[in-house]
Amino acid sequence: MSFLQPCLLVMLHQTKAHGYALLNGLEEFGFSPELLDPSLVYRALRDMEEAGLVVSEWGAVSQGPQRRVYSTTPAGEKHLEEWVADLRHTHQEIDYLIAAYERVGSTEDGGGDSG
Amino acid sequence: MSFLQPCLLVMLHQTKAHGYALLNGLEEFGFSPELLDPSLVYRALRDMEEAGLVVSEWGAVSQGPQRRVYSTTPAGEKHLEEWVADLRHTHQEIDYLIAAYERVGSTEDGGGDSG
DNA sequence: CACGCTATAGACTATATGTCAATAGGCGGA
DNA sequence: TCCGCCTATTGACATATAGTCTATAGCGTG
Repeated sequence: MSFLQPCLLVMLHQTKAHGYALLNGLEEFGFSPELLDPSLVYRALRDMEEAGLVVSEWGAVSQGPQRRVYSTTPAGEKHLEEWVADLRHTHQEIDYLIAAYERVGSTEDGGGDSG
Repeated sequence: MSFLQPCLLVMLHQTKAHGYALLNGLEEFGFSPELLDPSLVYRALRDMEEAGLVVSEWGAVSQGPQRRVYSTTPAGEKHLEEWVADLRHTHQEIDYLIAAYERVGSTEDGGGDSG
């Protein structure tokens, strides 16, 4: 899991948007837009729609091709809440893992970087 | 990714051990021993051995079936260092995601724990 | 009208995870 | 002795998640 779905859902939690806009927004979350294939984003959105977390509608045409505009559902908001709780848990597990890595017990290897 | 490999590698970073012992040790890292299938652990160890991160040897028999005892290689230690750095990064991304979730801008939803 | 940008979708492949069964030695109890 | 349980490890199979590549389509530019 690379946080793609939760990131998208958080963005949609803030405001409704279409896939291409979300694609650009993902840069803020640590995804490099050059490495991130657009189809991953679109698929993630479709998967979330299938799961009932978001709904979509065709946006009013302005110029260029039509946009599918997504927004969260109540179920999606609920799910996001749990997702965030889960991520807090993951956050703690990472803390524990890093602490365990640095703990390493012994007198050996006096170093221990502080950075 | 559910941190299985990095957790095992951190444990082996602390001390050499065989699979079954590591299996029990994983509880500390947030894995519930009732839900965690042992074969996942053994497979993770084999995968890491194939990748050159750990090596194994048959432990001296004491009682019961033979134990395959794992320990880290220099390459494994190097890899773990990078893994930890990566997890620090993930740690920050989770921070960002949670912050973005709570930010949500508006006057709406007064709550928001100050966690 | 060919080309590139915005915008979305689908097929196919690869990797990661999860589930289930097999093997095997030693120990306690019927 | 034989059965069932615990320790200990392995392998086959199925499912889930993620990555790559290609197709489609409207619109503006040269």
